[in-house]
Amino acid sequence: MKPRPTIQDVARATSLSISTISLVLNNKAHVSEETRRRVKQAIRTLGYHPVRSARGLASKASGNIGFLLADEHFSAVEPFYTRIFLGSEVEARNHNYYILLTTVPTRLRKNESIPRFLHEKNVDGVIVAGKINHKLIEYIGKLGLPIVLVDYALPGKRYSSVLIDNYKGARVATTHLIETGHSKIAFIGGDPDHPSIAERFAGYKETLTRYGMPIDPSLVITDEEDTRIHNGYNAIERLLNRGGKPTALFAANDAMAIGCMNYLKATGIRIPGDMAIVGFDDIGLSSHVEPPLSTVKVFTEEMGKIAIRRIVEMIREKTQHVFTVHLPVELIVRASSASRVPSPSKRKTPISLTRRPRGPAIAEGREKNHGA
Amino acid sequence: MKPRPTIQDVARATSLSISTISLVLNNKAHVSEETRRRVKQAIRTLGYHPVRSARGLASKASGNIGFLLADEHFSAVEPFYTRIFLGSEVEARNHNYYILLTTVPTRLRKNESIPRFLHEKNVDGVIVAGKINHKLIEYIGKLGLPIVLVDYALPGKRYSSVLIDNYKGARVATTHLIETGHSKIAFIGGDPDHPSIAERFAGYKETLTRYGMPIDPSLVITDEEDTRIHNGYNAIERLLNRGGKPTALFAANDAMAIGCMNYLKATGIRIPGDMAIVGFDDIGLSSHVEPPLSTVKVFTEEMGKIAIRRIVEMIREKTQHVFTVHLPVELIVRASSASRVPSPSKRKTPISLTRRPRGPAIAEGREKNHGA
DNA sequence: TTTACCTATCAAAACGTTTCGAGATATGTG
DNA sequence: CACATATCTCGAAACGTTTTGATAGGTAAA
Repeated sequence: MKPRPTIQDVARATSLSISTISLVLNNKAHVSEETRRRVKQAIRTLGYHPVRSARGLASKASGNIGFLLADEHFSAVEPFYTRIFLGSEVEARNHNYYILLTTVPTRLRKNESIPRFLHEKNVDGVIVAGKINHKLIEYIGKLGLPIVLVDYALPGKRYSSVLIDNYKGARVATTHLIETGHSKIAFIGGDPDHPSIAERFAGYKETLTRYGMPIDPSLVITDEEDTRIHNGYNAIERLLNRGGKPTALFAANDAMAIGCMNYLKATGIRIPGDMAIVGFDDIGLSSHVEPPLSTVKVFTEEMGKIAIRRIVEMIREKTQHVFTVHLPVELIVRASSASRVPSPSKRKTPISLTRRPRGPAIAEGREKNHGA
Repeated sequence: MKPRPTIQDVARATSLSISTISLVLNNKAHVSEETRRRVKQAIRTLGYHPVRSARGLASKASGNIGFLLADEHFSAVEPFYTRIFLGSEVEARNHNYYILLTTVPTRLRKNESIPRFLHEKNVDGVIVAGKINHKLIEYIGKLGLPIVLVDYALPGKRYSSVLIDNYKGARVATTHLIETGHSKIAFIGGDPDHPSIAERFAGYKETLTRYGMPIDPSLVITDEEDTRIHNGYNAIERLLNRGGKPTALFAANDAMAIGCMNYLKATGIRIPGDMAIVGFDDIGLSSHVEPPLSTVKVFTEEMGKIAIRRIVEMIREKTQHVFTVHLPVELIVRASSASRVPSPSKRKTPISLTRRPRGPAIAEGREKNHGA
């Protein structure tokens, strides 16, 4: 079996020097069109492909992007972060990068569990999805690697983030419930330390206030440990047992909303007749539960793509701009929140509340640059 | 900022040669304990980490494993292959490998879409999950890279595979339906080209025959294009419209089973009263639909782990053993198949059919070696 | 005509490891 | 005691690129 061709072989075949081949390979200037053509031709006929390790060693760039994910997120039933990852993977390939995904324990132990690739110079930048130990993020920062956080932000604007417009999503969801005739609207939350959850709660409160409605603490649960299905179940059980009497319910995410539905169905409370429900995220499951769950759709793949575009920019330009992108969201009305009283005269049906994405609006999300 | 230490620095610090440091780094023999200790100490105090690219260039091993997944699988609602990947990722880390995941178009176009890492010598082996174009698999084989297929096998035993024991799973599921009093049991399938689906169908038929029951073509659908939710919906609709009158239904996977449930609920057919249902896979969704779906559980993470162990073996030993592993499965009885008639005297409840995994039984799956 | 500055190419020096063969010392054998 | 063998260590040669600085030739400006 013939050994694979090296850049040497291409040089010989074209009677050019190695350097020139390299210039063509990297699309650098100062190469005549004629030469470029000849080199490309030779590369094709020889079936030459540069070896990644060699490039990496010489150029001090690995061609990889690290993707960090808390293990509990990845193993959750809902493939929320998985979809973000998927978007990243596709976009990374477009930019000729590969992704090294690794999960990290939510509670970071010794230095032992720090991903190897950070030390081995095996990634050129890192994407961190979801809530991860601050220490670790700062550690990566100190290593001098570009970082982009997805669906998470540290206080102090020191790291770039791709975020969901949680605030607006919560407002749209709450408004929808109010406009379909509800006045006693519960909020079910969890992991109050997570900025996203806090923002959704804030949006809920702000909307009630704007409509002149009180914020009734007996209708609010925000202290569940995390936001998984069983916590939704527990939360609504506690809320009802202590005497809360909501007619509608806004859950911090779909998983909790579905947990709530499970409890309500088990106790004979009808949805949406006795209780209208709106969730957040639009995970795949939501359209397949009974009744289908109204929710605020998050464009997860898009988040992954944007994160990649940003980190590639940071890597290429070696500039450490800190930016924040907020992705727009979209209310999706399904059966779990069908209107309770006839809608007000002007509006035909609550479904008109749906905010259609405006073409490529996704990529336009409001975006800010802070400092340089 | 200080430049990161290289192997040179460690050599200087210990007054040893670079070669000796390398020997320690790779846990090779012929190094005295004393020396080994000193070197490790120096490495720690200097904070030295070998650079991946340099190792790769010198040793001709990238330290990466490629993970190939058909795009349609990865973007499916159910995170079936995602869980396989998760298992792989964890196990790969244990063996000091990283995984480069990439999706490939189900229908492979030009050479264009062949994953770059195959040519760039950037992976030491490849795991292929699910059904992927034969040509591509063979192409990888020709490149001389070790391959392990997961949940897929090519005819001819030329590639190693980690498989689900579909045949047994289907038999257990069908038996469960028969023993709870059903005699008209439908089979809903899709993508008949996929070996897994074919095996499940075979297990279904075999069981009916064993019980002396006819295989009624009017109760069988196997020609849906793939196995996603909406195909289950379409399939059962077709089956019922053309006059099939089953009292129970075995679907080739949970996604299709759930599609069936959606159709049945929409048309007022009660589950399990009018129709008992059993699926296959035990995806996360299954325990959260109403009623919860009986199914045959597949240990997905475990499959990923086994695949990694095998490919690491192949890489290390450079031997090209072809092997096949069949992972055991487990029947999980939930409300969608509660028994229809009182169970036979001896058996208290159909739940006793559940096959508990026997401790670490997972790793014991029947395993065969073919040739060397 | 000189000066200055482009363009296209090249030779050689990195990049940080692993590996190979050899040397030096210690250990065992007849 | 001589010789073979085993253990430990080392110098030097890969590995296949990118990058840097130099050179030769050409063109435009002074």
